[in-house]
Amino acid sequence: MTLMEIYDMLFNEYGEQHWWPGASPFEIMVGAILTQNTGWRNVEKAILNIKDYLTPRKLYSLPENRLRELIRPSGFFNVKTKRLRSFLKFLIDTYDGEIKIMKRQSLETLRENMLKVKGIGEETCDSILLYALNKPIFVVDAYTRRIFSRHKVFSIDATYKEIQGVFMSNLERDVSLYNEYHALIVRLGKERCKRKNLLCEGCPIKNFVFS
DNA sequence: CCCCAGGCGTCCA
DNA sequence: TGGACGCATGGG
Repeated sequence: MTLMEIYDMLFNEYGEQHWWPGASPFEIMVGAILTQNTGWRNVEKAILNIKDYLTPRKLYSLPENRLRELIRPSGFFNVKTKRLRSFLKFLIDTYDGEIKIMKRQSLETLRENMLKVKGIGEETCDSILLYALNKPIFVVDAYTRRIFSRHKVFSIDATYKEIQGVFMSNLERDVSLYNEYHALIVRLGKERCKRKNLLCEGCPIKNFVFS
């Protein structure tokens, strides 16, 4: 069983996921920070609250306390206010707040730069690269680790880079494929793996053994 | 009442 | 350098 065959199976089961949900590149970046360990439902409420300020400068111009109240529904609002503002400052200082300028940089340079920003870890960074900037990098999240370690593709305590390497060295370097695959994994996780320490029930890949 | 969510930085061994 | 812990709202 190859990772591509798993993909085909998931796609046949669930179809197109249309990620990232209806959004401009900048909104995707904001959403990537707000969704850290948080349900997307809560993030949507926060994004709705800031819909009139969805440019780096407008959002950064909001007083910190005001921003904090607007993103409150997304949880962890104190840390997320700091993280959001540090990222906005980075966008403004480095790219003059222009996503177009940002997109000119290579994947490697962008990744290196973004990971220096407080509040941008590997998953958030890669989500921004893939979904906002359309760069070919595979996003690894808790579902990816949980589901595929259960199927012995890698150990539960493999590092982020190791897991990412498994996917990227076994799949074509394709933005659309990476986009859809990660979205399908999240869909599978939400649908079938409700509890952290239980095996998925009805998981469509449970009967397969990886080579 | 419980558990969980599309993580991250800090702290401490 | 790696594992525990705090962060917080909202849904099931």
